[in-house]
Amino acid sequence: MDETAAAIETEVAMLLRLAGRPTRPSSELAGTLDRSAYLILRLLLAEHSESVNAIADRLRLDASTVTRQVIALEAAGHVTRRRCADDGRSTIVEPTPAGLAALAATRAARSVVYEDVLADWTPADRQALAALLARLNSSLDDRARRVSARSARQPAPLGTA
Amino acid sequence: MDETAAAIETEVAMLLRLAGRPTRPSSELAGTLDRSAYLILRLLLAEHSESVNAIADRLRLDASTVTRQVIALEAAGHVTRRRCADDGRSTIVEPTPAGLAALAATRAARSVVYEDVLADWTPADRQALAALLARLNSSLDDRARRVSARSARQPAPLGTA
DNA sequence: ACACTTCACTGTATGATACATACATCAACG
DNA sequence: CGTTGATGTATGTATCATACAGTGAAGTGT
Repeated sequence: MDETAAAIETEVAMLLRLAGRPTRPSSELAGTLDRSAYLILRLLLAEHSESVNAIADRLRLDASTVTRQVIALEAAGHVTRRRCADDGRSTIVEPTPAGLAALAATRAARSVVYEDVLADWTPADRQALAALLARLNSSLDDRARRVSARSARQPAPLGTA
Repeated sequence: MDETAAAIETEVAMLLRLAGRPTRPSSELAGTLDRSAYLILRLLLAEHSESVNAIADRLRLDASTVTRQVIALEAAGHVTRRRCADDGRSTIVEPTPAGLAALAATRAARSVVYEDVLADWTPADRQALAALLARLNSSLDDRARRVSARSARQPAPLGTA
């Protein structure tokens, strides 16, 4: 047993608690995008347009979850949805200017919060944290991919209790 | 605007996504405690017994949330609740042996996951991450305390738009 | 053409959480 | 003591985030 891994687990659980509910009505983030909408629009900003499935894969979400979130985003005027011409099954999701504006506003509001939280951190510590968190996310993503690959189809590749 | 603070915000949002839903029925953590139950029992392990309010304060949760979670924990046999003798308003929550056993099992299961996630990390990097996460949590907690103190009662202390 | 796969969507369920409100109980004051 | 206000818990209601199971439509390979 690695003590440190356990400690990290503890800290992540607590972080989930402390960082997790910032989009409450009364909060300073009221009126900004939800985390899920935020992440989806972020992705769309980078990729311009994606199918529901592609988004689900990138964010490690179930496609049904993405479907609903994308429908909500469309209702809010933040994205458009259309049938893909090449493949009539796919739905192509694209951000609207209003969506990108909402994303920018949300990003700014959230950055302000984190500036405040990190006010007494040195630049070096901030950078170290940013780098380690990025790596942790990458490790978590790798593992999620490994796990879902294992459990998909296949009658368990010869020894997967 | 500090780029790094924004980057940390981004990584935390993604971390919430990736680390947030591990207690799903199909997951390897099926059958273990939910995150909220986990955090409450953890606290009770350290403190032996606490009132609902004390728990809420420690975890930065609304008391109503803790009430419900504690009721659920009681139903599961993980804690006992009783009226406080000194103060008839308070409910004292205490872990049961079964609750502590469930905590230990959950802790072990979660540690295994994190050992796997962090498999190719050096001890130094793990320690750095653990330390920085602890500090981040502390900073988030401080801020949450500041913010809630500000918004509690008081007609805004002379300049709090 | 037929079976198979892939994609999105809908139905349903769970967890985590807050806010507003109600109710009980304590503490303090006259 | 009895009223008044504070405090602590509980309940009603609402929201977000999410998954799993099932359905139907649209592509694919033989």
